[in-house]
Amino acid sequence: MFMKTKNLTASVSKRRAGRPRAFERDDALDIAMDLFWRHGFDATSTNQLTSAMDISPPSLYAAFGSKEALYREAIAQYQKRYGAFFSEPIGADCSAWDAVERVLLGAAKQFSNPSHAPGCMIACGELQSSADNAFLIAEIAALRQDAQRAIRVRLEAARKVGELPAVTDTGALAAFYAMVIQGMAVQARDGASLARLKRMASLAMHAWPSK
Amino acid sequence: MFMKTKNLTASVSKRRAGRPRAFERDDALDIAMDLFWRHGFDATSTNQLTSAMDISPPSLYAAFGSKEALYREAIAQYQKRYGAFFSEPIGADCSAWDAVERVLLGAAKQFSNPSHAPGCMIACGELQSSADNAFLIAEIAALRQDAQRAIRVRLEAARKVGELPAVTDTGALAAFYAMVIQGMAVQARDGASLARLKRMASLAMHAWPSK
DNA sequence: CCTATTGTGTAGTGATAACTACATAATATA
DNA sequence: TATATTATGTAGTTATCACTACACAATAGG
Repeated sequence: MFMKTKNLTASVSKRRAGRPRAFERDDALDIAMDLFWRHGFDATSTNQLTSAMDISPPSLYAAFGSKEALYREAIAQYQKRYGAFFSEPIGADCSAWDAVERVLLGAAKQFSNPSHAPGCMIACGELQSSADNAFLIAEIAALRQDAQRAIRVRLEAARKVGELPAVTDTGALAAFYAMVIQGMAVQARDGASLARLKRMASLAMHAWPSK
Repeated sequence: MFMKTKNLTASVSKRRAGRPRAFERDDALDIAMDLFWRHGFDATSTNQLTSAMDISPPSLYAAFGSKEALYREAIAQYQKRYGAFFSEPIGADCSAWDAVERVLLGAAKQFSNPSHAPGCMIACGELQSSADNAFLIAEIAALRQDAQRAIRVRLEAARKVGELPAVTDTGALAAFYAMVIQGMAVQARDGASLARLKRMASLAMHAWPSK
């Protein structure tokens, strides 16, 4: 007969054999995400991670495998928790102009939200890092490219239906708005206010091609 | 009687007593600048530095004092060698529009120039770093603020002489163009071409207030 | 109860971090 | 030549890095 237990993971998935984990994996991951977001991969030590997560090194390695694997999970957690400001509007059933404006205003709000680390974990992620982490650096750069590509796809669709002039270079325009998001992330990290970031978003919309 | 010697520093400054330095301080500094530019302060080890500079640790410490002091000198070297794309146009005797456009086009050229590291050492500098380097992080952020302030001063002067509408929020406009420079630096680091960056600069000029 | 399985806590591992002690080499000046 | 000064090369220092060996604790299923 199934019985409720104190097992922390019981509520999420079927209980496995063996001693149950003494901490919430997802909570620990949130803490790791916050540290990696603020300080990057290199500058976040396993000591800082285990201290902040309030677990011992063997627990960290048993649960996540390695520092690098933990970083990858933290990035995925970031996308899951904070990726909607981008993915939701860019795929929404609205005009491309509205979609891009919503992305930029969403970025302004999220990058300056004091309830979490400032800026964007991906936009500012691993821009300067050890050559040892070349693979990790390339992965984060690929995520930035993915976002830029998603903008381009949205713009290209808009161009095809006449929302944008037929001659529009959607690749260049997508790169411009990706650049704006990245610049806003740097500004947010330097303490730019919500109002300032919203104004930047508004000014960036002036680059939109006129028909 | 003064005689030419093999002393490397003799040509630059009056020879001091003691054994002469066996390497060109300025060349070594250029090498350190390149490493710090690419990988940041944390991810550049003294081992990498001494190897690349082809000197021993005691020589590095005798010449520069500490890794942190070397980083500061590398930043100063960067400003001296690569700061002109910004400081020259921003102080030039031309319209504010021309000044800002020249800064952005200069950034496009410099950030993508393959003869040195991509992007900007200051725009992308220490965005993610160890909490131990809080002082260093604040210094680089201050340099970004200095640049933004210089733009604002230039725009404010333009507003006063009627080059910009009297109602222009020059602080917000300066933040926008600083953001564009920072975003372009991220794009350059991710491999954006000169043509792409120039197009971004051109699109950013559309945010300029109409009279 | 037993066994298998999985997580935890203690206390480490070797590698590398930034940095330096010390003897010696090379110069300026007396 | 003698002394003071500065740089170099060898070979370290202590601290921290990412990570783990090992004994034991806590669970599932039989």
